Amino acid sequence: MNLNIVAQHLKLSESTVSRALNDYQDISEDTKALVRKAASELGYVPNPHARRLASGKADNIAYIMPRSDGQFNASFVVELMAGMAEALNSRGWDLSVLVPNSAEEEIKMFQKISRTRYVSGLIISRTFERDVRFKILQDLKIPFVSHGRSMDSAAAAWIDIDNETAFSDMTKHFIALGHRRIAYIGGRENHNFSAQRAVGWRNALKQAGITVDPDLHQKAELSYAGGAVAMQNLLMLADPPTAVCCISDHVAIGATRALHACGLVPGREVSVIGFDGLEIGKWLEPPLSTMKQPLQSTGQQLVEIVINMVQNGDTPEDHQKLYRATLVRRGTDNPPVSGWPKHLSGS
Amino acid sequence: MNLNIVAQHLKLSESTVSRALNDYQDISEDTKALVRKAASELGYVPNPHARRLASGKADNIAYIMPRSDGQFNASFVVELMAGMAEALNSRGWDLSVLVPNSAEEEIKMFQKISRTRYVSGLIISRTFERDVRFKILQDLKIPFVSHGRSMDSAAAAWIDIDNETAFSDMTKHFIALGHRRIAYIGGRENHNFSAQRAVGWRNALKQAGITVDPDLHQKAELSYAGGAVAMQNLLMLADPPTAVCCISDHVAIGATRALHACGLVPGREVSVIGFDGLEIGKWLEPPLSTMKQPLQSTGQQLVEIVINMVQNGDTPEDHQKLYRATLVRRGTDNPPVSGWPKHLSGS
DNA sequence: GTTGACACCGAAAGCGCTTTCGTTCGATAT
DNA sequence: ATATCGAACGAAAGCGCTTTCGGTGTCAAC
Repeated sequence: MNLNIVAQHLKLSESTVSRALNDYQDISEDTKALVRKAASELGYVPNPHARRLASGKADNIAYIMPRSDGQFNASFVVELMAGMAEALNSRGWDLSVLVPNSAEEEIKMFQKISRTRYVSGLIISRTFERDVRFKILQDLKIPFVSHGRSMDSAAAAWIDIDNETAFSDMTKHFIALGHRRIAYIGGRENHNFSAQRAVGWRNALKQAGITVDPDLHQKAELSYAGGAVAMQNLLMLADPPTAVCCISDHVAIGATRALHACGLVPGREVSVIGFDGLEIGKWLEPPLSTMKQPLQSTGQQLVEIVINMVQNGDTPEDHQKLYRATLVRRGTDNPPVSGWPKHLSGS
Repeated sequence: MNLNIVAQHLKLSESTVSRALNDYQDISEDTKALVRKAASELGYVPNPHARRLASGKADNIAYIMPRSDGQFNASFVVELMAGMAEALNSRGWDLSVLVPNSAEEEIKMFQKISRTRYVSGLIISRTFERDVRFKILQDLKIPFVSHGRSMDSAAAAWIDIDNETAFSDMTKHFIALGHRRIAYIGGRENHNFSAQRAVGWRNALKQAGITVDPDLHQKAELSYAGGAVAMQNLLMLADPPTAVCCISDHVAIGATRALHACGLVPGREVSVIGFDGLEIGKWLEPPLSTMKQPLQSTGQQLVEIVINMVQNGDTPEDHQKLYRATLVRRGTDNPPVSGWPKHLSGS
């Protein structure tokens, strides 16, 4: 079942059928209707490979999936991909998944794409503060959008959440509750979001006239274990914090585990707020407070941006969107209690 | 940079270069070496679309990703996909992701694939007890492997865990600890794994001479909330259980939340064991006991099976693998305590 | 010297589609 | 009547590769 058969069946030429199906201007509406009818009756579906070879357009986009190293949030990735696949499918495009094992391999993949153009657009994520990928992709002239900014993303398309404001909000919230010793557990890596979140925390403290204690800035691995270790470090300080801003819900969960291990209750002696708005947080004891980012439609939006760049040649800079995260109070953010830290209390 | 250029550069014909690169027998080793060298120096990468059109082989496989409906375990999916992508990438194949919105849409996708053959193999998951997809895919002659069995999968390739044995083991473990009132929280849907797990639970009870109380078989939504509701139901029974087998870690976490809400401690008044071996379980208070399935390499294996079927025409029935889950005791499985249930105790 | 076998390579047809260009035809203007 | 023009379609050339088939040259065998 190919173009040729449809054409014979209609007693038309292949080219006419092709143009009719692709809605060209020089085909009359009558024949277009005829062709479309016949095509659907015969169950004709164009061969994507032939179409792509002939047109030079790949009509698919690739998503660079972050490696499963515990450094990221799986449900987040799945949500995102579902959104992408849906948006693409409605346009007849495909979603390919690339999982590079290293930064070098990732770049090799880019080069291969640039050579063969077997992918028309790219979606990257997990950006670094300084991220060479932006320049590389621009040089290779591969249309792409990034989920997350970078210092190198000025001329690129991206969608991101306002990390700085989010952590500024989080910190201010703690201050409003009466906390003064407010820690931040961030990432050890030079991921961009990690740096931005630290800035938000620091600025909020400064604005409130609280001096920033470097001991309260913990750099952890972005995992449960990392959060636990960081919290242990904080608890061993001479003057431990009463509130902790965590870079992710995973880290926050690890941190609360460390609190439990010391006989402390999250949200009582030490308040904790995470980030991501993971569903799991609701089901913890006590339920984890968090900041939620609007990600329902992010996947779709990323796809639409890339498609616009591929098809209409949109300028990347015109597609930069910043979303704001919102606080979800669930149980681990409360005013400080008396009797903690112990050595400072009367007991 | 295409075959033609490489050929001119070597003063050879396109066909010779092509066959040299594809390791045909009728090309001398010398010229093969020459061609390979030139190709890599020139940075030649064959155009996948042209190759696929000419050869009629798609050299890619598609994974039907379950919809993000809270009914599945996202980190599991990501692990799986990472494994698939890696195995495929090492062979130069691609991974496409399909996310159908409904069963009907899924079948339409199958039909489209069968028409255009733009995908050479398929991986499906989330199988139902009775699952029409097996017959449909067989009729359409699309090579595929399923992650999970079905009553209709006798002639298909699949990888699965031995759900029945796992839940039998879990139940026996509770019995060995001294429990007699052992509940099972399973799925409401007719997913195959749900039914199998119920059978394992029931058989273990029967073998131990314990009569199966239908009240102790809860059918829940496979989510945190579903687990919570099911546990509430169990606690409201005149004779509540002292141990609960949960179909998934997510359900188990919801169930422990319900226990906390009633002032009970998981693993004290009521023991709980989940299933999946999720990392998160380690970081709960108390840490969640679970059954772990070996999924590290499952993605790779799925891919290898499909590739073997596509390339070598392997018989699907020859690729059926059953894995055994292992118990991971972490903290919520303990002997029953006196004083519970309250109305049966002396207090 | 002719035949056969074998190793190696080139010519050429095609995979199924897109797209440019040219052609036909009726309608309108001259 | 001829020229002009636009609308609607067909012819044909590719896109970059694979693969069949045929051809050349060499060497051993009869």
